[in-house]
Amino acid sequence: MPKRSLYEQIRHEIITLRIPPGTYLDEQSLVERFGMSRTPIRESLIRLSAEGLVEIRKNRGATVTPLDLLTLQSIFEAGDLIEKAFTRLACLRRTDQDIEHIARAQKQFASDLERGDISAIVESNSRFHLSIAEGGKNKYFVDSYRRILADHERIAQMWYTEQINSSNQAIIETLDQQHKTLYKAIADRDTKAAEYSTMEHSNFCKEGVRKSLIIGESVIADIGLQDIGLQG
Amino acid sequence: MPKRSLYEQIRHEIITLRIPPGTYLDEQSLVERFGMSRTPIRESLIRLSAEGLVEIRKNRGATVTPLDLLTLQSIFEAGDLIEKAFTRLACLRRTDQDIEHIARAQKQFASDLERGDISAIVESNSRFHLSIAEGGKNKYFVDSYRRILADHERIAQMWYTEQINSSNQAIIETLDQQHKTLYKAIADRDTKAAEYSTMEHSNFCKEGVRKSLIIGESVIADIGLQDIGLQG
DNA sequence: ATTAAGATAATTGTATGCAAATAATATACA
DNA sequence: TGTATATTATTTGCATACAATTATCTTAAT
Repeated sequence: MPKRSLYEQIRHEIITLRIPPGTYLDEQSLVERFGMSRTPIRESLIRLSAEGLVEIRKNRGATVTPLDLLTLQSIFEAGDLIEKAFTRLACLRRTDQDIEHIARAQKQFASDLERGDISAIVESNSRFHLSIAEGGKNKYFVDSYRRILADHERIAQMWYTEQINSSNQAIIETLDQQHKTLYKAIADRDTKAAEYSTMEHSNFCKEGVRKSLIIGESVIADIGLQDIGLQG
Repeated sequence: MPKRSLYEQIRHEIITLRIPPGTYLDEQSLVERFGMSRTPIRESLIRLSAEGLVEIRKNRGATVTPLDLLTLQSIFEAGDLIEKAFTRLACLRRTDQDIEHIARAQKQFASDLERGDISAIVESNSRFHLSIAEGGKNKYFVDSYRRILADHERIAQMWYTEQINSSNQAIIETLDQQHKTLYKAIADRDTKAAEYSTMEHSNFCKEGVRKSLIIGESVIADIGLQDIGLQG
């Protein structure tokens, strides 16, 4: 497989929560950790900052962007709207090649679910949804969604960890089924079905996360508790 | 006024089209032009690349992102949806401080229109709409809109140049009036009125740009003609 | 003992030099 | 003359040294 760039390496560590939200990132430590000089480290941090995964304050270093419950609400709020938009566009504009890409991502997701490799699942899930966004042929929706996914992936990392650890096979299969249904609707250019399918998928995920927040403790603990309610 | 960072300087040159779309940016030239060494130049280019204003290809340098008609269509398509979303949220969630910010931006816009300083108009127009987005309290909508504005500003730069040059006072006053109406609706938390107002504003701008594309030549020439129609 | 100011250390911002990759040019061969 | 290859030059990527800023520690005064 292709060698991962320094940017991708650091990003991976953040997404997989090996570098937790809120961590202060001083350049020297990153130099020692990743074995590269400060220049490429700084350049990576700038990219990550533009992506929203780290926050840079002038002359005061960088920290991994914290996750709070307002972030969570915002992710679903913006995600719902933008997904609905590009899903509709994908039905209208997707090429055969787009369908190829979506199909491949869908299969990868299924196989990663099978293997139970959480960071792989998170990655292929993102790729699946992004490949649909790309089918919509509007770069602003793609970029916006990429921005949302950056934060979403960290939440997903926590959530999938819970599901896999508790061997929650029903949920796993539901997710796979929903992806299949969505894929088929877009392949058929069935706008109504696709929109309904994304909404169903999104609601299922929202409900799952909400349950985790209420029942479990890991997610809420890692996110950092704030007294902000999730909207219905 | 506060000294502008190198990033802001380069960004300004791109927005104002002093560095035209498609321009190849080699680091050495930028060093000579801005009087700083390659390191901060490179870091600025990376930020601009993440923002979508320049495109970096590994080992092959950077170019200012071109503008084509598909970009124009995408801007309006995504912009309409996201504006509608955050305008609605702003009505629900804006604080008194948000209203302050919006009011200040609106006044700045009016005064810049009066002065006829195009790059100032473009900047204060962006600030006005962004301050509304911030009232919506969803960082993804803010970031998404910022991304759209980055490209929109270059279009706006061309369009305002035409309007100012042709002394099109009617259009100028309409824009100012629409901003005022929108501001008032948000201050009153009148969701319906605000949504209608953004839609009207957006349609007016769309129509204006479309006319420029048909009648004038400057915009279409600078953008780079492609045979893609604007949707109604 | 607490606080303020100064000195010292640590960290980020910038400049420059070297290595690697790409582009341009020259030369050899068909 | 056209093409392929080798060589040179240019440009980007990375490493390191220095400057400027911020943080920490020491010390003195109240």
